Amino acid sequence: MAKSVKIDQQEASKALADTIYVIGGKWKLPILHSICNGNIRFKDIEESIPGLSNRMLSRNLKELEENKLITRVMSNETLFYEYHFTEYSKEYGDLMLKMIEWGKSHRKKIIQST
Amino acid sequence: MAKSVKIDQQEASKALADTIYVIGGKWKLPILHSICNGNIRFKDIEESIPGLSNRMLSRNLKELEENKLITRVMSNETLFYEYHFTEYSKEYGDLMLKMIEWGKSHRKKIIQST
DNA sequence: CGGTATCCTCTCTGATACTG
DNA sequence: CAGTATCAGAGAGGATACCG
Repeated sequence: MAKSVKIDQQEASKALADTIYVIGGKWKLPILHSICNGNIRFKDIEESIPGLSNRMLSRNLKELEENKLITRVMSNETLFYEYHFTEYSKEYGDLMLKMIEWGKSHRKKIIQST
Repeated sequence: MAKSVKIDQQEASKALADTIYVIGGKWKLPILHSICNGNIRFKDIEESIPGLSNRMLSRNLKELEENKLITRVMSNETLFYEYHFTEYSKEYGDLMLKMIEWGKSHRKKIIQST
């Protein structure tokens, strides 16, 4: 019994490490949010996130695509590359919204106490 | 109108960058979860997370304390240092649970497709 | 028990420039 | 427009040893 609790704990540790591996880093969450917000083109995403360079955007988009959180397709209509959420990643929209709230309130919390 | 949407977007970007700054890195989420799971002593936390060295644990605990996500107190009863969640961080327990689920299901998703 | 100190490596990130 | 190439700096993370 105590042992299975310990194993559960270690499983959760690994799952959390995976999670942070996939959405970690300075830009992945902002990029996902930008796409979620309607920006589907490279240039648009880049301009929607202050401080983000095209190099980091390129790299992070590639990693997000490898993890199947977004897709990259050439649009037949516009003839531009478009980035979109996958069905898979849409499930986690609310998780992201909570992180946004968390970041906002946390900033206030830390600022007011220093 | 379009402008305020853009500003909202940039605000969210910053909030998400803050969030990932505070809970980012390989070990912060596993550490928080371990404490949440009843481990309150340095040694216990260390042993509950495979691969975590005492050096990284020490550093990350300090940072989490600075961000007011945990407290570190000497217990009068046991005479050991104890780490606890703050009222503040308890609000985000469900956020962490979702990340655990996410990590678990994501691992399955990626493994099956390769 | 609960950490620090030191050293080392490797990845992330940024700045600048260039390309199909 | 949508990136890639190159170089350089900072810091996260790991290994090992030591301390009050």
